[in-house]
Amino acid sequence: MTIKDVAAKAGVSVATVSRVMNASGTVNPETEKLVQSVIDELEYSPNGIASSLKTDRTHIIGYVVTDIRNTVFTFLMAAIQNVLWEYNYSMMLFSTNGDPDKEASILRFISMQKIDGAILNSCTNTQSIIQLNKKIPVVLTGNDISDPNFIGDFVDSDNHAASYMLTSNLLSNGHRKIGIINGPNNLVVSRERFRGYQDAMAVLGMTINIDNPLVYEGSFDVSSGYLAAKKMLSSASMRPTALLVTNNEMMKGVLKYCSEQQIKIPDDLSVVTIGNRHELDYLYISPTYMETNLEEMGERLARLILERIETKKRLPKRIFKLPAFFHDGNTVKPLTPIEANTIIS
Amino acid sequence: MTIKDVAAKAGVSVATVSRVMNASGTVNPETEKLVQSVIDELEYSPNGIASSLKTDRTHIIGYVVTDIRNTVFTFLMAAIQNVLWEYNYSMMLFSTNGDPDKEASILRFISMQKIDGAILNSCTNTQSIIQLNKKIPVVLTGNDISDPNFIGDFVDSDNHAASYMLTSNLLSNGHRKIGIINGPNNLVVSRERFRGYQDAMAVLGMTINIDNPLVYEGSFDVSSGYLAAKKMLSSASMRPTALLVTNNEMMKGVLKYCSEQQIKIPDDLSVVTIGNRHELDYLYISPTYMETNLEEMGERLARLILERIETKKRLPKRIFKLPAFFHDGNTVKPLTPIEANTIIS
DNA sequence: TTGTACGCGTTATCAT
DNA sequence: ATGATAACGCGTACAA
Repeated sequence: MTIKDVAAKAGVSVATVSRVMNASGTVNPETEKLVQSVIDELEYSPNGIASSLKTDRTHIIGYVVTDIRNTVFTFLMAAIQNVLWEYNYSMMLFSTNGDPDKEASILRFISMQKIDGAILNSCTNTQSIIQLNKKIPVVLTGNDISDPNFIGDFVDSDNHAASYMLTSNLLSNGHRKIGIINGPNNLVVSRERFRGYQDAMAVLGMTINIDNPLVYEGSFDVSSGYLAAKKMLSSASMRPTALLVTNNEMMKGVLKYCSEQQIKIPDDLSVVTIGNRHELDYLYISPTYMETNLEEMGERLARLILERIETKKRLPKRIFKLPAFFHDGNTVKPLTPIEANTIIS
Repeated sequence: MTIKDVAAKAGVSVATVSRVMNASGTVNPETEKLVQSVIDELEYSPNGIASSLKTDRTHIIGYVVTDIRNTVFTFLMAAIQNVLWEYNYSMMLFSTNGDPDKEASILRFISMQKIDGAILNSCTNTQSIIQLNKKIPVVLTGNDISDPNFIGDFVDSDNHAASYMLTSNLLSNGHRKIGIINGPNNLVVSRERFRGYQDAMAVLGMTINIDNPLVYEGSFDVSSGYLAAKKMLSSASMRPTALLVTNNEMMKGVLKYCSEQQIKIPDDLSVVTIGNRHELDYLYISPTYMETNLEEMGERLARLILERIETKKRLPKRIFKLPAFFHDGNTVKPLTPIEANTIIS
């Protein structure tokens, strides 16, 4: 069932059928009606592949993440999908599993599949990204690359502000021994969240470097949150009075450990986190957290990539930091002056 | 950078280059080496679109779900992806958001995109599925369709057995007033889970129909679990002593409600569920549950669709019910004979 | 307004 | 072993 069949049956040329299908060029209303009826009758649908070969457009964008099971990615993905669907684009999904080699081959694969554009979430292979970006528009989130050869956009929430604010909140509640359970340091998102924490601590004169025992580098997944908690909380006397856990997933792991070890929140430990409202509002506890608006981020990412695809211009790089919002919960215990003093000493 | 450029630079014909790229036909080792070097030098990568047009193969499979944010789908997706990647296939992802119209247009879209095959998760539009299946191989999960015109496979865990076993467990612990929070009745997965519960209750002479107040039809997501709990548990005197919650997501909603209302598990309420180990083992509580092995299911789905694609035969329909495994937790309180009697009366 | 014909980048058939 | 060439199904410049 091709365009030829339709043309033959309608007694017109393939050009006319094509014009009717794409509403392009001029076509007599009567012939249009005729052609349309044949199209309906034969249930003709054009071959997208052939059309792509001709127009050099697939109407597909690629979304690359490190692990599909991470809810941050899935919520982002859902938001992206909504926009894409609206504009008649569809999504091809790839997961690197955190493997740099796999990431490289995925990016290579994307460039030969003639996908129209790509959204890369937490990709780290700078050279591969630049290589891909030479052929198609690319926007980034989670990790940015500073190489001037990269001409694309970067979108993320204001991670520095988010952890700065949460850390300040803990400090103003009297906490001083504040730990951070963070993501991989090779991602901008992690480094920003660490810096926010670091800067807030510095205000009270505390200098915390990356090798401080209060700092844990996890991998943004549930099990690393669990392991981090195990490491940092096992000794009741040494442990921090508060923890900044920098994403949803690791937060679940921390809560699991606390529950197993009968560590009461907030009585024995205060906890704050950064994440997604839809996840955090359904925990058994109401955490104090900074909300990253994943709907907005996903929508922004999708609109940016579509803009770059449609206006074929190589627009200069743009960077967006979306605001995060404070949610007050009941996971922070204000320390009395005595407690605070004890701990400071 | 096309195959022509490579041919020209290597001083051979496009046919030879094609043979080298695809390791097809015969080619002199020396010319092969030469051609390969030119390919490397020019960093030539073939145009997948053109190749698809010729071979009628895209090496893409479509995965359709109702809501990407549901972890059941994401875990399944991850498993499917692993297999696809191994066989050099990639995945296009679609989300119906539970909208029948959107489902129909997605399935239509898939058939014109010349995707090689489709995995449909909880799709309900029988006619659209059959229509799609006329053109490409299709395998189903979550919801099956009984129409003989559908020639594909169905894979799911043994849902009847899972809820039968959990209900029996509650019964043998003395519970009688057992509620079920279930998914949409238009899905086979929900109906099977309900039947398992129903059959187990029937063993003790209790006939429970779908309109019984002990039965709640939710939508397999967190908020419907929350709402269900709210409805079923609000009156302390009337409420069931135990609940069978038929998936992960709704379980989170139930736990949230219980936590808010200070309903202690298992003291005030026993709870059992069906779901994914990776999720359930990281709750703050250790639930008694039946594990559905999503890795195995996903892998099976992927292999089945690939099999149907590669052996172009229209194999007869096959149905797979994968076993679920019992995990004993601490969310079921054994009722003393007195308590049990009180409740029965 | 409509039709003819070429080309998109491959693969595959058939000669050589 | 290799090369010339015809498809694959569509869009579109150009001609009519």
